[in-house]
Amino acid sequence: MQFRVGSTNSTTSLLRRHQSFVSHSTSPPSQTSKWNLNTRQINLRTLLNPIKENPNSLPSLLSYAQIFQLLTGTHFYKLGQQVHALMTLQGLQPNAYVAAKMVAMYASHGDIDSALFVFNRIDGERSSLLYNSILRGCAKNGYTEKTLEMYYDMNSIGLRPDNFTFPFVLKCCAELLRVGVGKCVHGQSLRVGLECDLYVGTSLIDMYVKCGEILEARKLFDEMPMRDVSSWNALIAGYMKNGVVGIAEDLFRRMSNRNIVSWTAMISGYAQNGLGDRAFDLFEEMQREGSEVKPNWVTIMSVLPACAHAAALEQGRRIHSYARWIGLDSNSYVQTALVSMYAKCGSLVDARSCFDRLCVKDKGLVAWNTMITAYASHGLGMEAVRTFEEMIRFRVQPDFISFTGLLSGCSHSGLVDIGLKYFNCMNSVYSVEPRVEHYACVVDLLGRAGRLVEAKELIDRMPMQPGPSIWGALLAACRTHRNVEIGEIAAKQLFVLEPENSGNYVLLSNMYAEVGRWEEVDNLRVIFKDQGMKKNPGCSWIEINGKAHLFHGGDTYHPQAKEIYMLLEDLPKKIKAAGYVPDTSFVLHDVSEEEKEHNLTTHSEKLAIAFGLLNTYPGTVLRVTKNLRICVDCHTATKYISKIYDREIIVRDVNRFHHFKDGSCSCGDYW
DNA sequence: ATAGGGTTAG
Repeated sequence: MQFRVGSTNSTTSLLRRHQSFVSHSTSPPSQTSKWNLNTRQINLRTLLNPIKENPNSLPSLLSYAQIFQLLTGTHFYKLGQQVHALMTLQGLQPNAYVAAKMVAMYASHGDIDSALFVFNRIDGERSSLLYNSILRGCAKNGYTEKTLEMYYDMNSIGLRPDNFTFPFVLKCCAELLRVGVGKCVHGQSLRVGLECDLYVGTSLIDMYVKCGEILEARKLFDEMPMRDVSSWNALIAGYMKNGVVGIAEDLFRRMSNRNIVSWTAMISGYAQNGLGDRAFDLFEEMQREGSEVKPNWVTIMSVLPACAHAAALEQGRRIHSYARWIGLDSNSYVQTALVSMYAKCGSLVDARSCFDRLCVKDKGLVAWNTMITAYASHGLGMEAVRTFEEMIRFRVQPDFISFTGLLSGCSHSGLVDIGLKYFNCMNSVYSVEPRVEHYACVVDLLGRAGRLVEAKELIDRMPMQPGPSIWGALLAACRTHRNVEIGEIAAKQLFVLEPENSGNYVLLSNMYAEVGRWEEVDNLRVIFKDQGMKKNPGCSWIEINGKAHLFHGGDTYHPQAKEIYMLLEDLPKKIKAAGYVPDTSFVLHDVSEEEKEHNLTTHSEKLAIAFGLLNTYPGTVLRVTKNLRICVDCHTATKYISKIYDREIIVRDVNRFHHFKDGSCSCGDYW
């Protein structure tokens, strides 16, 4: 697993924003009225009481239909079953109209089997209404293939699809990424003259957008005789999903009525495209806009990843308290997003407490996966395993993400045997087919443990093509265990698979340099230059009082540069007195030892830590984030710093968290 | 009864 870090530019600008944007001066919104539910219950009682009082009474089919309609979406599933049973006892066969209501009732409880049972044995002809009802049920409950099957069925018996039919079917085409089917359905909607319908048109835009055909969606949008907010929103989200941020922005600025969905589409689009700073800006702007638009749980859930990405813990806390203020923090999706945010911002304690606040029924697959991954990324492999087992006990079916979390957790903690055990039985016991990413985890697992030959053998007998993640894991392991021979094999594959990735050249070059093969180092340097590649610049940032401070390796223009460098120059003496020898094997070029040592003292993570030491009170925890993997030397130095200055230092690198305390690191030097 | 924004992993 990796923390995705965008381009340095976007990271830099992202970090400029750390001001409070949440105003707590407004009062929380009032609770939604319960009136609706009460009238529903009263109506239900007037229908049911006559039956209860006189068991011989024979209610009409119409009143049965009304009962089922009132029961749809309520908690009275059992009652619905009883009424159904009563109907059967009275020898009443539901007609298409009653069946449609029954199907809706069962489907609203996720009971598709019963819905299909009713659907398949009705009295008389089926209606479009009945088909729409079953389509809705199947589509809403993830039975996508079944939905399409039903749609074919409906056409084959000559029933005319209407404005309600198409949205359900198109949603499934989008989910299955079946543009071919979608185009066919598009044709049918034209044939029945529904191209002007707002719902059908918007569903078509959405379908094309999700299948990646943004031009087709645009064409449709431009040709629509009538559009509303939803059509605009669908297109905006479409451009965002396809990474075309500029056009999305343009549309957003041009549209006349924006609603909360429009704002959320923009905010989440920014966050997903690695533009967290703009996500925050817009979130603020939306609040300034006044009472017209109120953020809802989707909005909150969409800003949180931007905090996670920037490791902006204080920002995240502010959004959390804002969510609490407007009464959205109890939403299970928001809570799950909070777990992830806190974990990625380095606070495992807060992550866990949010997780614990979720009640049992709200602890869904995603929440469990998030917690497992959180432990894994903080190097608590055994906790990840325990959480996974707990999830199984709660009868939550794991998916491929559960296993990437579990396996990477084992890998980072050196739990080789446990990891292999899970990998070997994930299909047979848990019915999860291993994917490339799982193989990558196991290559990593074996590789970190120094079992490089076994790792290579695993790659050779993989059932799928090994991709960059596989060879990358092997190369990194070869670097750690100084195996040039296998490292070359991995690197050569990577040069073909991802020629633009400079990191691979740097890694191999370092390996050659270490064993003194300078000729090969020179060769690589030539290739490196010829292809115009640049070393991915390392940068680190530290959050102090909710404000982020960014450093690049060798920065000298910082206002406090002088003090920072003084502290760092002083450091080797202090550390050497404690028996520390700098590890210079991670420097790319062949330079003299002193120069190497100098380069190392100015690595960005050291600058950030020094800055933190200078600008916080003794005892404050330092939280540093780095866009690359932390190097061995900085890792060692940080251990000493934590001891000499008596500080807890938490470093998040691309792969995981390191908690430094009292001279040692939570990773046990195993990463 | 119908459309548009969506948390985990990469």
